Amino acid sequence: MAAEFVVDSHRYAMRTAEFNRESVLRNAMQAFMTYGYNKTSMPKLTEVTGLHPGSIYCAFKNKKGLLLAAIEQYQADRRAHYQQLFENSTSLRCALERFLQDLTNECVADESKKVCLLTKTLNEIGEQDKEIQSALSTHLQQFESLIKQQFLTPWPDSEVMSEEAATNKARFFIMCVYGIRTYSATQCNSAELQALADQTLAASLSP
Amino acid sequence: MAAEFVVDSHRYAMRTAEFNRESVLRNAMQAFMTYGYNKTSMPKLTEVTGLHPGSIYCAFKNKKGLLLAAIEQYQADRRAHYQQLFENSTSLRCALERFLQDLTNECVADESKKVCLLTKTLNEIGEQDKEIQSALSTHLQQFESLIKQQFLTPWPDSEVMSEEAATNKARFFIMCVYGIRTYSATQCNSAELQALADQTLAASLSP
DNA sequence: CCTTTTTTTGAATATACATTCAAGATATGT
DNA sequence: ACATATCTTGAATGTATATTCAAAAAAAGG
Repeated sequence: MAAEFVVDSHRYAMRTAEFNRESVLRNAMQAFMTYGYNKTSMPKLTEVTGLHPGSIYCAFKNKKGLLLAAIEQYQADRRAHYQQLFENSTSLRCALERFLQDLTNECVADESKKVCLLTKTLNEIGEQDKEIQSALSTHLQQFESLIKQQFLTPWPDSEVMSEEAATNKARFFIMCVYGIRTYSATQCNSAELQALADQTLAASLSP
Repeated sequence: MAAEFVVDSHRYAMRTAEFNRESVLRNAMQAFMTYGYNKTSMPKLTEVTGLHPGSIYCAFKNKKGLLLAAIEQYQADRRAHYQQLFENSTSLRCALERFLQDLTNECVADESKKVCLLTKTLNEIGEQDKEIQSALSTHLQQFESLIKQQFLTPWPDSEVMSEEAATNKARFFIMCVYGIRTYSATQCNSAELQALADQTLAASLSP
């Protein structure tokens, strides 16, 4: 954040912000996931981020700006998480299995882990704010692309797949992921979620 | 709502409420589906129901009471809708096809039609209110039962299915329905939704 | 038409909230 | 140590909101 300014041939360096941006955004995102956007009040956000209202408005413009920044951070974190998850996969089945195992683990964990910031926010305020809606749609499509790449990867011992087939299969898979997340909001029985994941895997691998 | 009271051996009849309860609840439910619970303000509710604040508080106790009553009405309406939809089905495939066709039609319709009041409310405030959460979970499980009955129905030309198999298949089917609804919040392309419905049908019918 | 109690009315209340702002604190180059 | 602009602070502001309440209107049997 450091920048320069010059006055009367004197160069001064601007003061840099004190807080850790990533840490602030991760705390804010957790609050948004736990309570939802509307029920995460500014007092709550000052509490969890450790920033005073003025600092939040200085750094992120307003509450919505903080949400958008938290969404970006969420996306970056998730992308890194999945790239690590998919590393050294040996087959399509292996990659999808890892993804689903990770998903069901999250769904039986605490409230902030079992929800997806993107779909939760889309559900709550997507219709009311086109800027947020388009940011969320873009990010969700990136996840779909990530899955599509797994279907298109030329794994040993598997046939190649057409671009269109991969698009369809990735879309269906992501749809199932949305479904499992929603289902876990009503019933978070581990065995039931496992059964749903198994059926999702079978349906996604069948030709 | 008519009741009796007696004073000095004179019998009086209580005044009956003027508004149409079902109509009020359907208007309220549509507002909740369009804007979500938090963003449906009391001024908005007085506008769409035609009732003044005092009347709402007299009839439903408070805003949450109105939501709970709207949820009951939604459930009753939906149950009737699906019973009609399933009438005269000739096969499991036929019944599920009708359900999915109805679903995709709703998903490309206007905002209040494409969402499910139960899942939307669960997503938004389920975690914050155990009474609402349990009402929603109960209702959602009733829908799952409705689908399970279709799997258990002894259709001509189809094998019987175990209770457990029907439970699993109904759960997976409902999970897909949740997924399609969430997916349609990002992309409401009719062809894509149709493709997802087709894959859901195929996965649900495969043994 | 009178009596009684409920429903209806809508202004008033109290609270919660997002946002602003001006004063004070801090970092950095000279 | 000084100068400068930014960051930080947190109380103040204005708005939006759910809820209450007391007065007025209405229903219905006598």
